[in-house]
Amino acid sequence: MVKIVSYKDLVDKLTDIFCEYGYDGTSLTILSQNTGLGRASLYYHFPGGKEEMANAVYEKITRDFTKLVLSPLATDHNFPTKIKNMLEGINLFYNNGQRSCLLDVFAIGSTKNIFNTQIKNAALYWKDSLVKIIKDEGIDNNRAILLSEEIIISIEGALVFARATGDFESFNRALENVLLTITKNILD
Amino acid sequence: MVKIVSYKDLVDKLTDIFCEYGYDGTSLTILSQNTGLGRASLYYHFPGGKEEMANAVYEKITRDFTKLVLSPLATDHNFPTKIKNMLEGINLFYNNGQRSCLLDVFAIGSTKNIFNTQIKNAALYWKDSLVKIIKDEGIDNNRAILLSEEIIISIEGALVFARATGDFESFNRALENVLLTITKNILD
DNA sequence: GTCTATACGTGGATAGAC
DNA sequence: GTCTATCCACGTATAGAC
Repeated sequence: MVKIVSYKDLVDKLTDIFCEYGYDGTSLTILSQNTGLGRASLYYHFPGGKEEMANAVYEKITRDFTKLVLSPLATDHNFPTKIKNMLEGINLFYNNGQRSCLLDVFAIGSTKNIFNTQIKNAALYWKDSLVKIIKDEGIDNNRAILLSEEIIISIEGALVFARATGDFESFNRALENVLLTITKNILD
Repeated sequence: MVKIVSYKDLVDKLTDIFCEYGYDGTSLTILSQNTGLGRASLYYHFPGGKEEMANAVYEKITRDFTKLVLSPLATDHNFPTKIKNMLEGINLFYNNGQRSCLLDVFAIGSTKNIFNTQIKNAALYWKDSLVKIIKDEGIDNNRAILLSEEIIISIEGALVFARATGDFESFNRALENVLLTITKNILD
């Protein structure tokens, strides 16, 4: 286990814990045991308790997603490079498909109503970013929307499938398939 | 609210509750309030408590999935009919994409280690069923595997996307898109 | 078959010493 | 900044009356 020596390490560890147990399934006992900090120490860092910890984790995830997945789409590179960089970002963000619970954790249970608006906005922003750059390639609006949805759906579905089956190779296959779909539909 | 007058009604109601709150987020108080039965009455029907209730729900879901999604693939109908019936079953099972948490509930938190083998087997069985009937259409093994994965991934991804965005129309679009993909790749 | 009452553990959270 | 000790609310589960 990586020893926790900074606030960043702590949030990283919290992310793993919430990811494994879910928000409601994560107790302060679990948090304490897995971080190596006593309950009171956790409250020193997060006076708001469990909810504040979840918030810190959510914000970290959002920053990572923006940096790794969204920002490549907003660069001045050419279209194929943007897509390639986004897919590499996806692979990093989801750790080759092995870290698929990042959103599920906050989309289910007590946290559902707290985060669903933010999750919705993130998903729609991702979609709009794709629509925009696909239209720039000369594709009409309706087809751009369908293609953008197809890309996101394939990625999210691949995560679900990989986790369900334990076959994480399928995640890489699916990402390659996404690239192929884009190539066939846009660059040809 | 539908009044509970039978064991089946009770399991249906439990399904809704677990779906809304997640397994760990569902307390006996919530179960009691939402079913209209006292705690002790719930224990009368399910001596094993919450875990036994979750088991009953899981078994119900498995039966429904088998009946609606898997069994159409094992009929003597022609290929397009099998696929069409499966997609209709998907629509019923997931209530037009609005009931997307059925598996997530058991794939996260305390129930994860209890059900993950069964979820895995169900996913692989679904995939194998698709591979089989696609190969019967004259597609070679590798392409049949890729196509089968693509079909399942698109469906599961569409559920995630529809829930995240709240745009349930996208689920129907995605199902139509699946049908289109199959048509283009197999029937042409 | 459903209820009220109750037992007992674990949950989240805080006070105060070091 | 971390700990021990402690609080109270809520969790699951059961006993026994109706």
